[in-house]
Amino acid sequence: MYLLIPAFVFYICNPNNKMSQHLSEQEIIRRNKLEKLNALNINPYPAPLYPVSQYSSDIKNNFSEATKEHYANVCVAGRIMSLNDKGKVFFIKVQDSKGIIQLYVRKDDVCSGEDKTLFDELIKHLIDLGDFIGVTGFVFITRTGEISIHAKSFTLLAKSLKPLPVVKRDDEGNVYDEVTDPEFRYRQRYVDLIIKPDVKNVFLKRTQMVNAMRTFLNERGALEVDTPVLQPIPGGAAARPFVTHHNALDLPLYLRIANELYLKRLIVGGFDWVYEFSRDFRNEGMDRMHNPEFTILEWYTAYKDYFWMMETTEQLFEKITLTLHDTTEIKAGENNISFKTPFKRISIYDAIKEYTGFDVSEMDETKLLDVCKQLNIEADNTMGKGKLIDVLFSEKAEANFIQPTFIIDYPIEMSPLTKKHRSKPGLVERFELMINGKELANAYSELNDPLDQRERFEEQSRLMERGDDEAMFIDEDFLRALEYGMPPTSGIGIGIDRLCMLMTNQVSIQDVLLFPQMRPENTTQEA
RNA sequence: GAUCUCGUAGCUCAGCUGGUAGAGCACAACACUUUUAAUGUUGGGGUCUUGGGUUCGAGUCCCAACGGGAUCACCA
Repeated sequence: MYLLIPAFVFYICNPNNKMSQHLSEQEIIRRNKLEKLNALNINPYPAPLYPVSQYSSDIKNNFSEATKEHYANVCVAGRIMSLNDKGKVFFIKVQDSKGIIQLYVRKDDVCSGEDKTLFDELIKHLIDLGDFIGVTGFVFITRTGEISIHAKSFTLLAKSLKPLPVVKRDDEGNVYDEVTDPEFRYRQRYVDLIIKPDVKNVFLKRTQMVNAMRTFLNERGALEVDTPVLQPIPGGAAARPFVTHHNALDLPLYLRIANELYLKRLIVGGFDWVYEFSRDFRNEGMDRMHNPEFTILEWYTAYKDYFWMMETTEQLFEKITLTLHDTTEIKAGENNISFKTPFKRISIYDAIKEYTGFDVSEMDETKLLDVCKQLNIEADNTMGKGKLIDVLFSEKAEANFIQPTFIIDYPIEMSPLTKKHRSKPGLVERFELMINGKELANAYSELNDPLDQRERFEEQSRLMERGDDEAMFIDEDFLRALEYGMPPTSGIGIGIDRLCMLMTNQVSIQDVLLFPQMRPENTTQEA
C-alpha cells in the first residue's frame, strides 16, 4: 500500500482521470500544492521526530512577566485552525491536544537570510487550514492581549488534503457555522473532535470517570480480570445475542450479553473481589439510549450482601461525581442531582404504591392485571406476576426517581440469578439504582445455592420453550462451578455509557461513544 | 421492524403557487510587519442523495431506494 502512494497521487492529480470528478475544487488545489512542495524540496510528510517542548495550555496557563524567561525558547506543534494573512506577518492559530495557541509569524524572523522562500511560498501559499506544523520561538503578549508564540522557525509536519469545516467563535462565545449534522459528526468523529472542544471534553471526562472507578476498586483490593467475549452459551442477562461461527471448532459462538457467570466462576475459584469493564453486545433495537455494543462494569465481592453493595455503590458514585465535578451536585438537563451519600432506599412495592396508590404486595396475577387496566397500562395474561410488577414500576414510578434512589426487593420471577430474600417470601435480594428517572445499576446478593439455581434455569428453559427468545440458557458448567461451592457474594452491573451520559449531561448514547454504530455509507464509486 | 420527518457548494443555510441554482464562511489572486468571527477588491466552485414517473419544462409535484433524526416496539 505504501509503495503505491506516489502512483496514487499521480492518479488522482491527473485531471483526465475519472476519480478527479469526485474531488472538490479545494481538494484538487491542495493536491496541486503537494507538487509545488515537491518542487521546492519540502517534504509534506517528513519522517524525523519533532521535539515538542510545551503544550499550548501550559504556556497559556503559566506565562507571565515573571515566568517569561522560562518561555524564551519553546517548541510547539499542532494543527492549523485559523490563518490570518497580514501581508508580511501571519497570525496562525494552532491546536494541539491540550488546546489552541496563536503563533505570530513575521517574514523577517522566520527568513533571516536572503532566501525568503519559506515565507513567500510555504507560509503564504502552500499551507492550509488543517495542516500540522511546528514552530520554535519565544512567548509574548500581543497588542490585543493574547498570549502568542513569536516564531523563529517554522516546519510543515503533515499536509491536510481535505478542507476542514470552519467553525468560528467571537469574543462573546457565539459560535458560527457549527457543524450540527449528527451523521457527519458520528461518521467522521475525527473531524468532530478536531472542531468541537466540547465533544473532546466529553470523552476526556469518560476516561476520567472510568479511571476513577478503577482506582476506587483497586484501592479496595479488587482484581481486574478479562473473561471471554466469545461464549458458547450467552448467559447472565435476558437479551437477544449476536451469533457468530468458529470455523476451526465448527461451533456457533455468541458475543457476550454479560460476563456475570464467568466472574462468579472466578469467585468459586478463590478470588474474592473481581471486576471487569465488559463490552457487551445485544442484538436489539437502537435509539438514543441503546447501541448494539455497550460497556458495563460488573463486579463481584465474596462474603458481602446487597446492603453492603448499596453502601459501596453510593460511595463510588459520590467519588465519581467529586472527581469529575469537584462537587456532589450536578445538572442533568433541567434537574439538579445530588450525589451526597446516603442515597434513599425504597422497596419496589412502596415505589408503586407511592405513584399509583395501589398496594400490590399481596396481589396475584389477576388482581395485578386489573390494576394495570385501571391505570391504562398495556398488559395481558401471558405476563407473569413478576413481569406485571415490572411494567407497573417502569410505567408509573421509574421516571419519578430523579435523585439517586435504590429500588429494592424485586419479585423472584424477574431475577433468576438472585438469592431469595432472607425474610420476604417471593422476593429476592436485589436493587436497582435509579438516577434522573433511569436505571444506572443493578445488583444483588448472588444466588449461590446450586440446586435453587438449577430450578431457576429450568424455569427459564420452560419460558424459552414457550417462545421467550430472551430467556436464559441452562449453563451446566456454571452449575458445576456452583456445586463446588461459591461463598456468599454480592455483585453489581453499572452501565458505563449511561453513567457517562449523566456525568457529562448528554441526552444521546451516541454522544458518549466515540464511534456509535451506523449503517454503512454508500461508498460505491465507479470502477 | 412501524410511523413521521430531513437530504441543495468543503461547512452553515436560502431557494415562493414547477421556468436552466443563491448567500455567509471556506477556497484562489492582489494589498497590508501585533490581527481577533481581521479587512478591502476581484474571481472560481454544484450529476440539488440515487433511480423512475407526471410535465413543453422538476431542486420544487408523485413513487421507490439509500442514509440521518424523532416517536413507538424490543431492551440497558
